[in-house]
Amino acid sequence: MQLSESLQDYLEAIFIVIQDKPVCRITDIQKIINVSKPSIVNALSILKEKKLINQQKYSYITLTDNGKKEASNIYCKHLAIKELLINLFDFDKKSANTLACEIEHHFCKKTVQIMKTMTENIKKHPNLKKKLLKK
Amino acid sequence: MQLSESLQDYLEAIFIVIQDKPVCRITDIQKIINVSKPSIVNALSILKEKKLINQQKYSYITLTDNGKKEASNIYCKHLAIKELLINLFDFDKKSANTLACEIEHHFCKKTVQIMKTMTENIKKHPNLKKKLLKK
DNA sequence: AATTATAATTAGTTTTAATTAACAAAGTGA
DNA sequence: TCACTTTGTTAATTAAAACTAATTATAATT
Repeated sequence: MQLSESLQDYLEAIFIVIQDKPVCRITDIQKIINVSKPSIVNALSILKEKKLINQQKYSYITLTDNGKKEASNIYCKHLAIKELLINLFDFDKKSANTLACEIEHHFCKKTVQIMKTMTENIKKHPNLKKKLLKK
Repeated sequence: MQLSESLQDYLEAIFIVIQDKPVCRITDIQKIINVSKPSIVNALSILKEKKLINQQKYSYITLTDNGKKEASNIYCKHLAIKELLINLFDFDKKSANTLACEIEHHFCKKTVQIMKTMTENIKKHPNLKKKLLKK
């Protein structure tokens, strides 16, 4: 699908909003991505072109099936990275979120899967973390 | 100093070239960062403004003291990330390099230090890696 | 229903980082 | 030393992603 990083961010934001409620508005996106409304409108028009979202003028935004699939992939990566940052690197939630956003686009599925495994094992066996970080 | 990601990349490239030989030329940078020469010339003019490099027209590029310091910081991050990708995530050298380039700008010193420690411990105690990645 | 407030859009601009084409300087070999 | 190759520079464009200001549509309130 080859979306730019910023378009991936917009799609991910919509996905996050829609987890809680059925539809999404531009103001919802603005609360997540801190940019001006025209920037969002512009991004949405591209996502619409790519058939990842549905939106009629001045109205709600929803994800197409394709859009859901793409967004979910992106968000899964995000979560895996965030979890590792929290559980291994002792990031607080907010910083973990920020950094995950910044780097998530660059990781392949395989690497993300390894991160998930690592997080699980660290949670299961707390000694592992101690040994890893021992100086 | 607040350099953009791309300017950091240029500075880092110069640093890498200068590890092997006393000066750097635009063609050397081009071998590392795959862009056109005018792009490099333009980046250099900004780095010059910021007093991070010295360059007289049609001639060599060297790093100022400040430039060396900045570049070395960036490159240290790069190395730490690359090493972890190789030793824990089983990346080959080239892929590790590519990914490190993409994400290095986003990591703080502290996190990078943790990565270094992790890499050392994994090298010392191979069992650690097995336990971390066990499914 | 009219007014006001909120939300979305359009138009035009800026910044960053890249490009190609054309040109200029430096280096090299006969 | 002159021609040729390599290297570096300039100028003019392009594209992505942001912005502000002004406008329009929708929703809410009295």
